[in-house]
Amino acid sequence: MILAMPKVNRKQVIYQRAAELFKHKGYSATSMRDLAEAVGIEPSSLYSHIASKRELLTKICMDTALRFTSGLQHIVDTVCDPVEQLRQVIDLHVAVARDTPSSVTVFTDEWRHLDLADLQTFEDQRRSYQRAVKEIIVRGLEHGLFTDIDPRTTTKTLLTGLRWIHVWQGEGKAPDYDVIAADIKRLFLDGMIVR
Amino acid sequence: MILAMPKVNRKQVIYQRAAELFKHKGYSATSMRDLAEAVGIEPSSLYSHIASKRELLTKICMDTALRFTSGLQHIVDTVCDPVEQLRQVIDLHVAVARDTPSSVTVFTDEWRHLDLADLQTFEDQRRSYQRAVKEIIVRGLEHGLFTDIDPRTTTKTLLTGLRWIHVWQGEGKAPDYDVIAADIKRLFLDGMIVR
DNA sequence: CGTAACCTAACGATCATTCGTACTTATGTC
DNA sequence: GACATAAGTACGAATGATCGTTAGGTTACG
Repeated sequence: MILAMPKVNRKQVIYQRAAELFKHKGYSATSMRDLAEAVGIEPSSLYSHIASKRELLTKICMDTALRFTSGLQHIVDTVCDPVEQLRQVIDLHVAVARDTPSSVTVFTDEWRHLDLADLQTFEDQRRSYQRAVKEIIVRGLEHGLFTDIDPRTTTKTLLTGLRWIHVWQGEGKAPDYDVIAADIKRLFLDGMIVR
Repeated sequence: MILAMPKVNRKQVIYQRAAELFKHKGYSATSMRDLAEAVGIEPSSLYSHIASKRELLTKICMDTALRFTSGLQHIVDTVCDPVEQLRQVIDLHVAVARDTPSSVTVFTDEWRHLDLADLQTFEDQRRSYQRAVKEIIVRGLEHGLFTDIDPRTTTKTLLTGLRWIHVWQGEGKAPDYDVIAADIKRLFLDGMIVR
C-alpha cells in the first residue's frame, strides 16, 4: 500500500475541503469522517495535521475576517471621498466572494459554532467592521453627499445585500464579477428609479 | 408526579421553541434533549406530539415559505404599478420578519437540512418566488420605470439585503419596523446619492 | 535512523428514536 | 352523577448509530 504522498500540501487541502463541506452541509452536520473521505485519507490521519474540528472553523473564520478588515483598513487609509470609499467596499466584498467563496460562506453562516472565546473576538471584529462602514456613511451624510437615510439601516442593508455573490448558482455561465460589482454600486448609489 | 398538563397547546410550544433553538444553534447542533429541556418535558415525550426532528424543520420552513408566496401572490394580484409592487414586497418581508423572526431565520439559514424530497419542493418554490420578483423588475424596465441594471443582480441584492431584519440585535431599543421599511424602500428606489 | 504521514482499532459520549407503561383527561352510557 | 372506555400525554430505560478523538503500530521518505 502506498503511503506518504508529499506532493500536495495536505494541511492546505484539508482546510480547503473543510471549507467546502462546511459551506454545503454546515459545520455541525459535517463529520470528520466526511472530511477524511473528501481529502482521501482515514479520519484519524487528519489529526496528524490539525488539532481539532473546531480549529478548522476558527482558522477559516478568522482568516476571512482578516481579509475583510485589512481590506477595509486599506480603503479608509488611501481614499478620502466617502462615495469612492463605499464603492471600494463593494468591490472588496465582491473580490473576496470571488476569490474564496467557500470560506466566505463559512465566515458568514457558521461563525456561531466558534468557541466562546473566539466567538467574542469574532463578534467584536464584526461589530467594529460594521461601525467603520457606518462611519463612512455618516461622514458622507455630514458632507451632504448621501440622502438622509438611517445609517444603521443603510449599512445593514448594504452589507447584507452582498451576501449572495459567494453562493452564485451559475446556470451554466460563470458570473462576470466586474459587471456585478458595477451593477451593485449603481443600485445602491443611484437607486432603481429612473428620473 | 404530575403528568398530563393540557392547559397549554404543547405542540404549538414545541414548534415555537424548536424555531428559537434552530435559530440560535442551528438545526444540526440542536438536540432533541435541548428541545425537550426548553419545552420542560423529557426527550421521549416529544414524540407524543411530533413524528421526528426533521418534521419540525420541514413545517417551519414550509409555513414560512407559504407566508412569502401567498403574500407575493396577493401583491401581484392587487397592484399594477411595478414600483408599488416592489414597495409592497419590501413591506411583506419586513412584516414577516417582524411577526415570526425565529421561523424566518430557520427558513433562511436551515433549509438545506430538509429531506431530499422536501428540499426539491422548497428550492422550486424559492426559485419561482425569485423569478416572480424578477418579473416585477423586468416589467418595470419595459415600462421605462427602472434604470438599466441586470434584473438578476437587482433581485438578488434586494432580496438578500432584507435578511438582517429578523436578526436585529436591539441594543436596548426595539426597532421601528415602519421606519425601517420606509428607509429600505427609499434606499433601493432612490439610492444613496444626493442630487 | 529518525520522523512525519498514515493506518487499524477502539474509546466514551451523544445522537434520534422506540418501547412498554402509567397516569390524566375527555367521551359516551346507563 | 357513577362508571367504563378511549384518547392523549408523559415517563424511564434502552436501542443502534454516529460523533470527535486517541492509542499504538506500520510505512516510507529525508
